[in-house]
Amino acid sequence: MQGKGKYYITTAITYTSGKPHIGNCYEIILADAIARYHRADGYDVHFLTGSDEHGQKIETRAIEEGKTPKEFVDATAAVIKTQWDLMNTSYDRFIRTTDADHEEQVQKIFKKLYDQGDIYKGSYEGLYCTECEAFYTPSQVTEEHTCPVCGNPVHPAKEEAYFFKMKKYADRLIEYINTHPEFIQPVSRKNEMMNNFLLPGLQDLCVSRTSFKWGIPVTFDEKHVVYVWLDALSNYITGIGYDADGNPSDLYKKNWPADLHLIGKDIIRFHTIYWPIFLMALGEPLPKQIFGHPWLLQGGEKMSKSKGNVIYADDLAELFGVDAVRYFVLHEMPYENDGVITWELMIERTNSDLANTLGNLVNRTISMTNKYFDGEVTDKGVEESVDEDLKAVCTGAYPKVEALMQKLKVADALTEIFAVFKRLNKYIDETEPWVLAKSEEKKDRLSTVLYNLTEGISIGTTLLAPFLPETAERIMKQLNTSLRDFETLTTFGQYPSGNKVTAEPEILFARLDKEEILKKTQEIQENQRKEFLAHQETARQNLVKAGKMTEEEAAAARKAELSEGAKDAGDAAVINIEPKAEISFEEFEKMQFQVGEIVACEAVEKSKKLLCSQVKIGSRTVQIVSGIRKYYTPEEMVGKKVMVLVNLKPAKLAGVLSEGMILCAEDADGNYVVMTPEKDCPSGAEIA
RNA sequence: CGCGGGAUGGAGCAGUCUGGAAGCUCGUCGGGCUCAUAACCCGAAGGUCGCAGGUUCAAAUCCUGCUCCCGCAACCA
Repeated sequence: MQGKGKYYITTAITYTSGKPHIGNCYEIILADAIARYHRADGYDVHFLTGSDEHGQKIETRAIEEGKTPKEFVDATAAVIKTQWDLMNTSYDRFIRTTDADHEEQVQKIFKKLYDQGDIYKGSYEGLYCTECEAFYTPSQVTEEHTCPVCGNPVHPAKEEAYFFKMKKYADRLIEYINTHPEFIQPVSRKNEMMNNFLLPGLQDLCVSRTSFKWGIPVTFDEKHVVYVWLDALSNYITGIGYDADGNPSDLYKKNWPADLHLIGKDIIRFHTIYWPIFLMALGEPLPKQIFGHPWLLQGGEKMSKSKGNVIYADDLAELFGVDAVRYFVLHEMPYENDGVITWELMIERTNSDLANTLGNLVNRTISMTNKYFDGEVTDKGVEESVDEDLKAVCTGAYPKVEALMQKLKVADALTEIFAVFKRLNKYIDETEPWVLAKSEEKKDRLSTVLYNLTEGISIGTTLLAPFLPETAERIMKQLNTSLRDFETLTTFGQYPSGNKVTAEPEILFARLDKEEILKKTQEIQENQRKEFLAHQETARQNLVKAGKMTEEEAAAARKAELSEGAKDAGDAAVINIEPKAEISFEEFEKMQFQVGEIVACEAVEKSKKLLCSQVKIGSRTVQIVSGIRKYYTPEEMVGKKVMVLVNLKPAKLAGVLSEGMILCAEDADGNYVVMTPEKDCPSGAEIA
């Protein structure tokens, strides 16, 4: 095949914090399909993927597991790699940011940028959250000076750190993006980056940390480690042999700049702003294209372990087969919007497209060939007018698929390939081979029809191979032939006439029983939740042991988890919650409850959840804010008699003063119901 | 007015940039066929393209206002 040049594709490297779910696997499968397609299309492909293994979170997760960071990332990287391999992905290297060659180059890169003045030493001043080990700007923290992420108090702090001069390169980058419209895909993301980050002005980026140890040390200042992005992004060049001293490998010389960085839409900013700027500083050319793909969501929501709704690639593969999983994620994912995966959709797709359209087509074609010609496929040249359209569809497929793949419209390309298989099914009905078989003089026509079918399947299967490699191989084996060069696909009739197909066709994709599968998935999800709870418990114990968490915090976390579980139980008739410690009567007596009457109520403007009520308690009126907007309208609230905890310390919620608490019951779904007296009671009556 | 995404026949989506007869897949119903994995082929029903205005000869598409949903953020006292 004629060489079309090199094609260097990368995925983002996966953070080694845990087992990747199907949404994470989507990226590597997509990259693999694109890589395999280009290989088959005559490109010399290099495909890089890997794992991102440094940072604070890894340190913490390692403690939870009772391991050292290195032991932890070794184990997790192995899990990730296993998933990638299970999905039959054809990467050339799996780079780990703990690999010696990567670490060495990152250190050199850091030094180089420092020596040439792009990195300078400064100090990071801001409000620091000890819990998150992160700085926040004054506008990010809440009015009570608590962390926007975890809610713990933040305090002013100063940390010595190295910074990268982003501003220096901003204008060049803006210019580059404007003159290279294909650089950021989908295009809508380009405007987002320009308007939100580049045009308002870039901040210098902090590129080192002293607050944790698990990272690549800065060679000339050992208490610093290289922080996240400079470390992680560099993998794209270190993974193919970049050398900061100017002696790169041949692999690097051949492959850089990358043709495509395939990443999730959440990290577009780092890839389209920081990464290009780092490269400019290093004097290296910029990657040709960055594609921020959408997310795969489970039934419209994000997957989370605590909900037990995480779908893993290995579970899917076990139930459906690897290629069915590949087919689903590749076909179901739109170009720009998020895709949806549910077990039901997965079953539907597998049955209708893979079993019915494709599997059955191959099966019926081979069966007829065996039945009528003892497996021999011969083109007797007896053409009829219906053949023309069939051939046009088959030979027209490659150009269409090619055009779509150039634009990375993988799902559409797959649809185009399946249009071929659908056309072939229709051809069988048009030609009615079983009718032809009844008369001896139609025998040659019948032979030609079956030849055309076999040829058509061969063409479609060749195009399908990058997406479903294993299936393509199985089909070709049954047809007793091999995959073609893409270039030959515009010519009909390459299948060797007189060749024999297999005598015993095997089912490619069995039809699945929905009930049966759903029963199995339920078990999977139940186990998942159980495992999660058990794991969390161990994690908490390890954290307490390591002094990173107090017993009280652990207990609180445990309780939160269980109530979350109750929500998921949904239709449970009773609710059990974790019992609190016993209190004395004196303690109880400290709390003062009274009946209050809501005299006025309005929504808190700045909030989506809060209602602000004026509550008349005896002869005084207090203002109470409650998070019940979702369950009650302000109008409904007015006139209600409610139970109020009156001596609670006042606090501000969303900037509004709240001087007590209206008591509510929470049902299994997390809905609130206000508690009201069973018989009418005067406002101010004490409750005891 | 926190940021972002979305609303198109029962389900999942395309079409919106660059206005010009409302499309795809699945499901449902009817028919055909029997080589095949109860499959395949044909046909039909089903949508005021979230709502209300506006621009235009013409709006799913452009403009204005509004409603609802979903992420993130967040205050659920």
